[in-house]
Amino acid sequence: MSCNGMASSFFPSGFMFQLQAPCEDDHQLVSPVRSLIPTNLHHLRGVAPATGKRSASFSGAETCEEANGDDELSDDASLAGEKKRRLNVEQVRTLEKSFELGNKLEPERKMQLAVALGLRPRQVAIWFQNRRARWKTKQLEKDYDVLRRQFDAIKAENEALQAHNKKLQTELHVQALALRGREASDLINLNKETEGSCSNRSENSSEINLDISRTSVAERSCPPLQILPYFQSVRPADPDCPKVENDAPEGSFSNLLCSIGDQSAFWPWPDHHNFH
DNA sequence: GATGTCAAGGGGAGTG
DNA sequence: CACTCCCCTTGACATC
Repeated sequence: MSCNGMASSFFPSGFMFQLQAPCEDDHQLVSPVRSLIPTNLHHLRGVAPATGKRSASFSGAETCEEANGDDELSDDASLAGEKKRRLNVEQVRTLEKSFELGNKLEPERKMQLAVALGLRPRQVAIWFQNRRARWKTKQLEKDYDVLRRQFDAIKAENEALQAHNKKLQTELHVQALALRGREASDLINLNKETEGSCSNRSENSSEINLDISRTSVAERSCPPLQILPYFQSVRPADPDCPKVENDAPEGSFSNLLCSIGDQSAFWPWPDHHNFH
């Protein structure tokens, strides 16, 4: 078996360079397994991480060598009585590189990594499982952040719409009051003049025609403005408006939308008119 | 001592 | 049925 035959399909180029190095001193190795362990990993075994605070890490092979000699790759190697140790920096770095190539571990790649790093295949599989779990957790955090930002944006938009809605309602209320006040005064004037003309018909008939002529045709042809909900009273009969049930609450959102002529400034998407 | 991280144990489910 | 994956948990260790 060549030093880099099967492994070339699984490891990045930089990693392959590491794998090739040990071939130069095969005669010093006690097993084929060791021939695939990067030279820089040999001397890094047990080296503490950059913090310098953590104690020396272990390698699975070392543990197994101590436990059961040449059976260092056996998955059923018992670790009973063994304490858990962290993988060293170089082992983790190599596993990370391999993980970037694919987060699912094929049996061949697992064997290659186990051989290269001096770990049991079971350890490599477990590392990938835990790594996938960590990746998923981080992905969930990212997704949560995205959703939260979207929610905040929509919430702000909703608040702006509600503020605008309130402003429009106020304007309509003022206009409705003004209209009613004007119509009421017109009615009073009309009644006064009508009564006066009846009592003084014989005396001042010319004023009647004058007063009536001041009343517009439109006002005379329409019934007095009823006290209506704001939006019902001003809503035009727009066939394009979505159908709203007759017993819909007064001032419902749909009615409000129909009563607003130009809302383009309040919709973030350009084709809001298709949003029904 | 509390807390976080990580390797590993173990069970359930899916698959060929 | 062996194998793998996912999920939850445990135990060791590091850090504060």
